[in-house]
Amino acid sequence: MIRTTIKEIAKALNISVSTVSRALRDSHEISEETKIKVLKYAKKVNYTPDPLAQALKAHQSHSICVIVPEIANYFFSEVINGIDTAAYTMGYNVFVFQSFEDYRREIQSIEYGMNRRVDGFIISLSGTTDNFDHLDLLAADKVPTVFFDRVPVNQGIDKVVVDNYEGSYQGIQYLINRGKKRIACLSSSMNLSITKERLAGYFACLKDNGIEADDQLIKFCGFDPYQAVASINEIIEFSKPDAFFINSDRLTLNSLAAIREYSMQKPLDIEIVGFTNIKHYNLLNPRIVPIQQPAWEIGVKTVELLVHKIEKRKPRLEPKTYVMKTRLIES
Amino acid sequence: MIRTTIKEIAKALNISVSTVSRALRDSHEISEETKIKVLKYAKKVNYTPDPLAQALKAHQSHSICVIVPEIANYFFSEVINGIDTAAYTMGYNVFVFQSFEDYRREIQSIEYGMNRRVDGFIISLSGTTDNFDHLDLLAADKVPTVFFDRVPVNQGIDKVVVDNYEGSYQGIQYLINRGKKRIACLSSSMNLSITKERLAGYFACLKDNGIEADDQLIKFCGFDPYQAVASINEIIEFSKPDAFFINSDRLTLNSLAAIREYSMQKPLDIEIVGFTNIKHYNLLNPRIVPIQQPAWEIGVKTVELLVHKIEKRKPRLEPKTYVMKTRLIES
DNA sequence: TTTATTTACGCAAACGTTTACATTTTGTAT
DNA sequence: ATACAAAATGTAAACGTTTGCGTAAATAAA
Repeated sequence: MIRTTIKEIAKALNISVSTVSRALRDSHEISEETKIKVLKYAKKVNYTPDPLAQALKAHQSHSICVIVPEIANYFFSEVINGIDTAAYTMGYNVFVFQSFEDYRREIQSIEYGMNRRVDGFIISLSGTTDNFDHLDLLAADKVPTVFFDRVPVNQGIDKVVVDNYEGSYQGIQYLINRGKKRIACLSSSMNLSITKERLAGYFACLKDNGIEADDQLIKFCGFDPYQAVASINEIIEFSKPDAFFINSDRLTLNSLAAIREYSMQKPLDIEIVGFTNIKHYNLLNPRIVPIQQPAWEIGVKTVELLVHKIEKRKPRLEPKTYVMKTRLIES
Repeated sequence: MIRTTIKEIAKALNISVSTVSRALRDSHEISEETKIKVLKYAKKVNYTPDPLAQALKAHQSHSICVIVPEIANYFFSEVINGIDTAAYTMGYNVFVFQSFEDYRREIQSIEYGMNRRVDGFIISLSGTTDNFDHLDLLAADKVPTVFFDRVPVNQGIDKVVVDNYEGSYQGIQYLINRGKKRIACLSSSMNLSITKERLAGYFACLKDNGIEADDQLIKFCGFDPYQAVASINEIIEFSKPDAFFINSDRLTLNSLAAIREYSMQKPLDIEIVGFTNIKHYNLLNPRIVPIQQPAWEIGVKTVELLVHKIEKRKPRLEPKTYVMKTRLIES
């Protein structure tokens, strides 16, 4: 794989490398004549600048690092799609690292990205991350960073999120409107911002409708499918729910499986609302009313914000939280 | 984000940069004493080598380029997971590009990767790719490349695939064993290797069971959901199928939706077997017997092969096709 | 002691760019 | 013609590494 360099172009045309470089970058101090000559030859030999050399010189690698809990996930894969698409058009390349919901892997990934000299980070926190020191390091080192979905509480950073409170509220209201009164609530890790916000929406909506929250109906399980099964069974057995509200993408699908399993034995009259970005929600049984996030758009937005920060465009924006809307799909 | 360089270490310890460099790489021509001194200081200032400078020097970027039709896909996201994981442990970073089933985007992605100076490519072809000249370019330029899943016919390249023929055969046999005789077959693009192989398995199994294939039962639709709906409806209306065999991941889910839709009107007694890597197949309605690919393992294998080629380890392997097994899951 | 060998390190070039500064060429005003 | 500004190009250093080669000091052999 032999690639042409500026040096070779210079030699071939019998001019200096700096002239070639300037001609290629359309500098005003190069004559039209020379520019044309250089451009023509460069095209002929299919010259493309070496991004490694440019990066070394400019201290800009034009690459960004995305850290997500996992790629093979309905929500995150769609976000990554958006990130990839936007980054591509903005001249950046994307490295994706997976934390696998592991705090230590998350730290490692950040270090790895730093060592790789990426220009910035897009991060969605792992479910086991309950300490934010590693993020402070990013901030202290002035590494451009944008968070999305699962974000740290800190205010001084850029975030792209959905209105989890509102989305959750709508979901509960939907169930209440359908006559449900004993709405069970399943959440994943309490470390996560999304969990807290969604839970808040749940409580608020119950309260606004004069329904008292029942601790028996509220459970936390991690990302382990078996925990979901256990929690579901326990709730059904002992707490007589007439609906489920489920708080996170993977958990939603896992819970569905548990509910399905249970209803094989005893038929259940239960409705389910849950956060999930699975595309084929309408094929699921038991049926579910999904609360979807605009995943692709979230991805695009994070990139726009990040590139803005990296390239220090004016106006220099204050750290800001971008809030998008969820979509509850009654089918 | 200020990073320490070898130069600074050299200055601080009052030795030359070459000595530092060699000490860091544990060269035999540096005294133990000096090595320890350098290593200790390097650790203290948290030195990590700049991969950009190294890449420039060594003509090795330690990054690879993955080109897939799309990321947000049950199969591909899992493959990418495997690729990412394996690449990570082998010291490589991964750029993912999406062709969006578009031949032109595929070419662009290859060019983009080349310009980025990646060390190699892992590619699964787009559904509209019916010309392989761009791949010959890769071969001619001696760019290490491994294909997976949707591979070119060419023999002189490395591929990782599943035994589509066998997987398909098993699926059909399963249906026949269940008493099915009129098995409809839906495929996506005929350009794809997987389509041809799976179709071959279909025909072979019918033949071996003394069932004559019926053209009326065989349809091709692209990746467009509407085409799937149209094809499904047509087949059901006019060709009296008692089962469906569906040939590709996305198509399977789209078809399921169509079948479900139809069966809302008129109940159908139909069984469905299809290639898909959706994790929650057991939650689907209508039910489906999935033929799954070992997606994660495929990803890992492609990386192993690719890195082997990049690093030109001995023995220099001949281009080879790695065939893995599919898994038919009767639930 | 002298000479040869080994050990440990430094010098400088190279990878492919970009860019401040110096230099030459051309054009303009006197 | 001379002086001078403007335009076009060249020189060289720099980004952070790695590495061939040279060399001084330390050690071994004569």
